[in-house]
Amino acid sequence: MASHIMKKGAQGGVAMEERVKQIKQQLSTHNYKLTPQREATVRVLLENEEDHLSAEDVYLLVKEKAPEIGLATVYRTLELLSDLSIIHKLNFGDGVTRYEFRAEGAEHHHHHLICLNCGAVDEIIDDWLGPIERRVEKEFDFRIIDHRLTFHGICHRCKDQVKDPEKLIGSKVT
Amino acid sequence: MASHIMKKGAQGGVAMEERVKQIKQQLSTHNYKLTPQREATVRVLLENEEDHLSAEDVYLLVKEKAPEIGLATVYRTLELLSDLSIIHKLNFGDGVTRYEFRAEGAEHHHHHLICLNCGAVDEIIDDWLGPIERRVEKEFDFRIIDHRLTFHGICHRCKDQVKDPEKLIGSKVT
DNA sequence: TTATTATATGATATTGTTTATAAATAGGAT
DNA sequence: ATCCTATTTATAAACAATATCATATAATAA
Ligand SMILES: [Zn+2]
Ligand SMILES: [Zn+2]
Ligand SMILES: [Zn+2]
Ligand SMILES: [Zn+2]
Repeated sequence: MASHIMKKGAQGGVAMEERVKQIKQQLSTHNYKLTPQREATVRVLLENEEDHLSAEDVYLLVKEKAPEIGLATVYRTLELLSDLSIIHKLNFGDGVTRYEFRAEGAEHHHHHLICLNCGAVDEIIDDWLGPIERRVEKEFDFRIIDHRLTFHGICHRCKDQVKDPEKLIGSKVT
Repeated sequence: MASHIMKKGAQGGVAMEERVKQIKQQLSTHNYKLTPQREATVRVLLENEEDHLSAEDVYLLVKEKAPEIGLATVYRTLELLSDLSIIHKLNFGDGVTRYEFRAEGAEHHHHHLICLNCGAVDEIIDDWLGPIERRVEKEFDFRIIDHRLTFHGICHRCKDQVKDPEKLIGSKVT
């Protein structure tokens, strides 16, 4: 990493090219090609890695690079990348599926902090569930492959402007 | 509890009536009435407490008691109960919102174990996240109101018939 | 009581997201 | 060139969920 200040998704051209090449390899391994449309989609995802984009978001961004692309192709590409676990699908309860890259080498998904006041989605990169997972595997005889952990509450930016946090708990899908 | 063998949702009439009355009170507190349609819906939810029913599931079950009820009313009732945190909405990645009662007095939601092979949803009633929550609140200055924790893997019933668990990880929405 | 208002319901239409279909296109292999 | 398969585009369809609106029910006032 060139600098600790550098934003996650704003990496320079070299790292970008390397990651595109890596994804091309992953597709190739499963007999899929990195078509121009797929590459444009992948680049949009890489360039906005810190966000959690919906298919529509991706579609609009890809159209800037490749105006002729169809929405269905974006959906298919996201599904393909998802099948290969290059990205994964997330649901934050707002009615649309969102997508994010799987950190390279990460066995498990990271955790999310969702602010019920402003809607911000912050992340916990470290996996803190180790002890709990071992307990689950033992007590429930359940072989864990992945997990999702989300905390709903008030983020540090909103804490002063929220008087009654409990009132925010509502009918969100989670 | 009358017996440790008794199924959670199959409680006798007394407990049922008590819980209906309690929900009536909760609605009343917020100036809502327990109409016949709402009561029929609540009873279906109570009678199937161990399941995670979709709106359509609830609709079909309620129609057996109250054939004249409309789907929209079921949706409206589920939304209302959800707003009051009497039930909450869940998303298990199968495209439909599911609903379950909040255990009386439970501050937090319980955890789910989802089998990637058979789709079974088992539950961890205890809340094991206490230490992690304190760490999140401290390190991220995040006021936690609720959480969702789901483990995806292979349940004890399927463990013998699944050869390569990692292959099951796919493109589910979570 | 009757009139008036607010709330709730049922039937249906509409929305919005996602998937399925069919025809067109692009590369490779023969 | 022809064939073959994968991919794409545009469009239609599926689906859950919500909005609309006329009707019905319940609470309130006169
Ligand atoms: Zn916030
Ligand atoms: Zn994330
Ligand atoms: Zn199973
Ligand atoms: Zn549950």
